[in-house]
Amino acid sequence: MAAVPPRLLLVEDDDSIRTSLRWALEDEGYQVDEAVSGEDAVRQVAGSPPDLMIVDLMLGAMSGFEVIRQVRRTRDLPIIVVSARADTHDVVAALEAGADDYVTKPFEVKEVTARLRALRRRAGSGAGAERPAEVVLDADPAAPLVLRPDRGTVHRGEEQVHLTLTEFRMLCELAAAPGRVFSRQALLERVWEHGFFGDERLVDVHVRRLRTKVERDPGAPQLVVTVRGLGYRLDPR
Amino acid sequence: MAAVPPRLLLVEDDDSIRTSLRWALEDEGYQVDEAVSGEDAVRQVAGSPPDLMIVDLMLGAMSGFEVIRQVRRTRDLPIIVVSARADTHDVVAALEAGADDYVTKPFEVKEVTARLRALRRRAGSGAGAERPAEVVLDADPAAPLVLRPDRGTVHRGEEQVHLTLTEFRMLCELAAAPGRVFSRQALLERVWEHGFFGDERLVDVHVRRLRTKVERDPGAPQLVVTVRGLGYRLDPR
DNA sequence: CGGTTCCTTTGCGATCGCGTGACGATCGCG
DNA sequence: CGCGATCGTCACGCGATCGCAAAGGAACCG
Repeated sequence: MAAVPPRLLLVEDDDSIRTSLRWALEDEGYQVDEAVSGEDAVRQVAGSPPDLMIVDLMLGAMSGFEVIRQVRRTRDLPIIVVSARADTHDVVAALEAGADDYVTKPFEVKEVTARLRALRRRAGSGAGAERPAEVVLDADPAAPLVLRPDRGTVHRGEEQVHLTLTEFRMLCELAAAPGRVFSRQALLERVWEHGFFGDERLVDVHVRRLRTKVERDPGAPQLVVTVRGLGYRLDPR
Repeated sequence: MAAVPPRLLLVEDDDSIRTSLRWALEDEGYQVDEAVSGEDAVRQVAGSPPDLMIVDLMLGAMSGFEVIRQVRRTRDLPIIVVSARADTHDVVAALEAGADDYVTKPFEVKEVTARLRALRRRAGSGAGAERPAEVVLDADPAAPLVLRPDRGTVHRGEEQVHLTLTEFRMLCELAAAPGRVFSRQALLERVWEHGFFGDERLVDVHVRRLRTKVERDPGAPQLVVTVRGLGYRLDPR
């Protein structure tokens, strides 16, 4: 799944359902927090908002509808409702309140996790934070250096910096994990499709060409840094 | 709702269900297109992609699953499945194939429309599906270049610019994400229905033809820009 | 301080990617 | 049937880009 597991808040007062759901969800790679009442849920969301929620409609004092409305006032996270009532009015009301999906009990856990995945796919691809369209490599206030992977461009301030394909790919690769050292071998495998079976020194040449275009002072590289004996590393500023 | 009503493609082979759904959906403000088979649906999506889809799983030759997969290869629009089968395996399979929601027959129309709204809220807030009636590709004050996707026209000032179907589709695709690089492969999949299995260089030829009609100076293209090694990109001005 | 290893820089020929123009096949329409 | 419009394919040519090799430097080590 992700490097850092998504946090899911499970709002359910029935102990046995809560527990079985929790197990399945943890199997799916979620980090599960629990809430046993509406008030509890709202409090937890305010304190440390999760990435997703599963809400039972049948709660004590505060209804599930109210929980959803409260959460929606401040957060846009995916919410799935589970409920014993299959009545259309409840479904409509829950969705109107701001829920994203509605599952009736008894439900199979498999279905809930599948719906969660579908919802995450949809919510994540949109406004979400998946992959930035823009990476700032050098925050020079006068002329920042900006990489836009999906546009195939690099800009120094207003000016577009022209990179060759290899240079561009290499920069993207390095920018994917800023600060981490990439061995020449790793770069050859990742930048050159279908791998490459030649001299590792080739990387050096391209690094150099990249530097002349991207560094403030190519004579003293600060952005694409050499790590002697290991490889190269990107140091954004 | 929106100024221009959202277009919904209803894929359902049962006449009575299709008709009743259509009425309800039109009441909700959707412009409804219909498809009675999987092939029909895929063709319509390729030709003029709708904003949303409702797909019945039980179709003739091509299953609903296959329809979803085909559509998902190129489009990110919200898809709701309706099906007579309530089996969890089907639900999971449909969601895995790329559907966003799954409703079992018999269903209340109210519930479907409520789920549509919830889905649109989620999908619309993100990267977004607004289809502008007009896209200004070149803001030349004397003779602006304007693309009207839903009318199938392009104008340079008062003059209409005549494009072939392929050229027009290609321009629309590029205009759907201005600034983003499209690989030749991506363009072949999106512009040519049923995909295309020939030489990628075909794209070049059509780009060239498009340029002669659309660029101020076809000798030095500024609008449809080549990104060497990657593909093409639209740079509106 | 000298040797060694590793990195930088440079120049050049081979190759690749793209633009261009031309051609034949096909389709729709009068 | 004949015609024009459109499409897919191809070969050519040019410039951009790449891979390589070899000659400097720079950093490390005893």
